Formats: sequence, C-alpha cells, structure tokens
Amino acid sequence: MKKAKKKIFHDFITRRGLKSTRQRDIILDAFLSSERHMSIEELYLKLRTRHPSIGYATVYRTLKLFAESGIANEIHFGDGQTRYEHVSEGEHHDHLVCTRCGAIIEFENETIEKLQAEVADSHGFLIETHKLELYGACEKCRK
Amino acid sequence: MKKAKKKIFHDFITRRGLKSTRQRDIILDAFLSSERHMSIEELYLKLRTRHPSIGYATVYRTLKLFAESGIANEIHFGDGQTRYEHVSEGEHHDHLVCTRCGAIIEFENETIEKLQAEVADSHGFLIETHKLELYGACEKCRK
DNA sequence: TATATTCTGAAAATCACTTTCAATGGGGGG
DNA sequence: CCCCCCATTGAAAGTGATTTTCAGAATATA
Repeated sequence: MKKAKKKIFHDFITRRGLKSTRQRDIILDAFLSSERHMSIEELYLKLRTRHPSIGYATVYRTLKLFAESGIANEIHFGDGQTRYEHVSEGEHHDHLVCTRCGAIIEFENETIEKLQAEVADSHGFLIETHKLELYGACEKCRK
Repeated sequence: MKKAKKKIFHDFITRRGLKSTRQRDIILDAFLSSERHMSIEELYLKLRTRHPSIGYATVYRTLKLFAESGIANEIHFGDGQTRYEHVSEGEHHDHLVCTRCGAIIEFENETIEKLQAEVADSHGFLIETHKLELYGACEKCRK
C-alpha cells in the first residue's frame, strides 16, 4: 500500500505538470514510514538526521502537496501544530486525544455519522467534512 | 444571567488574588453583550470605538481569564482565528460551520453524546471535553 | 494613606508558517 | 543527447496571530 500511495502521488504530480524530485521522494518515504499522526516539526527532525540539507520550507510545501494529492490529511488538535495523517481509500475515522500524554487513538462509528447527517439535514445543511475529537485521559494515564 | 456571569468572574478574580479593574469590567460587558462567537479581533474593534485606549494585549489577556473562570470557551474553526463563545451552566453544544459564509449554527444531540461516551468507554478512555464540528454549506449557501 | 502587588499599553518578541529570490535541477522538444 | 523553459529548492525575510517584556499606573490590603 506504500506503493499504491506513491503511485497516487506521482500521478498527481504528473497530472499537475509538476516535477518529481529527489526531495519529494525522500519526504514521501519518510512520511509513509512514520506514525499515523506526524507534526511537520517531527517529520522535519526525522528527515534531518539523514538528509540535513532538506529545508524546512520544502517539508511544508511537500506535505501540502500530499494533502492535495489525497494521500494525507491535515489535522489540528488545538495545540497550534499542524499534523498530517495517512489517508486510506474511503476510510474515515475520528480521534480520542489524550491530554496527558498526547496519545491519539482512532475510532469509527457509523451510528454517530448517521446522526450527524440527520442533524445537518434538519438544518438544511450539507456536510462536506466533519471533525470529532474526544479529549481526556487515556487508559494508561487514568491511573 | 449577565449578572450571574459577572459574579462568577468576580469570584474567580478574588479567589485567585487578582484585581478587579476598569478594563476588565469594560471587556466583560462588551463580551457579554456580543454575539455568541466572537473573535478576539472583532471584540477588540468593537471596544475600540468607545474605549480606544484599551490595548490589544489586554483584550487577549482578559479573554483568557474569561475562559479560565468558566464563563467563556475558546474555540478554533481552523481559520487561524481564536474565538470565544459564551458558556451557560451545564450546557454543551456542537457546531455546524458554513465554509461559504462563515455562519455558525449550534446544535445539541444527546444520542451522539451517549455514543461518544460508549466509544470512549470501550477504549478505557475518560472524556473531559469534546469537539464536534460539521463543515459544509448552510441552507442559504446551497443555492 | 502606605505599600506591595498586580495591571496596563506599547513595543518587541515568538511561533508556526509562507513567501521571496537567486541558484539549481527536471524533462519534453528538437 | 543537449537545450531551455519552468518548476523547485534552501536560506532568509516576511506574515499574522498571539505573548511577553517593561516601566509606569492602578488596586487591594495593612
């Protein structure tokens, strides 16, 4: 599936008349082999050990491209840091965010989604995206 | 209920050994008599017409105090502006955010809340707060 | 009222990005 | 295979929102 995502990204690059570069490949590899919720800073630091010449701006620019191409999603957890998560075809999930240790747990719940759609309908509202985050203490941190 | 909130805030001020000042009173009045979702900028501009000497920093600092005292809530809608909304005792609501015109519609749904609690439980997670936002087109903007 | 803090406004600093710019590098046309 | 036109890059400057600093002003308490 890493391959599938690489293909999606390269197709996107081509379609847009952009260029395939060494930096983009390196950043894509680093992103695909990282945790699911990576802040830009974290990814940049991870990259820096092996590729110290890659600039901060390039990481920012490239992650934006990942999001546009559909292989990544931008997320904000209210801590002023933008994160990117991997997107898998047709899947949607929400997050439990531990305010103690920062752990992020993903979950899916169709009933909630259905109810959201009902609420929106009843207001004549057309949902494009949504964000559901539960903040609190994860199992480990409760003790 | 404005009075109730003023009291809550003053009690908070006292409890913390802080001081009651002219500026805080003015900002509190302006906040309480404003729309439910006010950005800091908006509140600052509103204040400036009558009280041009109140500084930006003071507005920021004071709104933070409102949030700490429990009479206001900080919210982020992903547009890089922090907003504050009024908090009413024991009430919780979520938002429909129109990505076209910026309108914000509030809603409550107990069933969703219940399902959220179930999801959290099943992960051993203890919810403190949550955020549910549905982004899309409001009734007016759909046409 | 004296006194010890806390507050305030203005300006400088920070933080997380974004843009600029000159140099470098892909990649289709010839 | 080489050109040449753009896209891309890294470093540095620029942004926009928010915070901090600092010296003077305002409160609360003794």
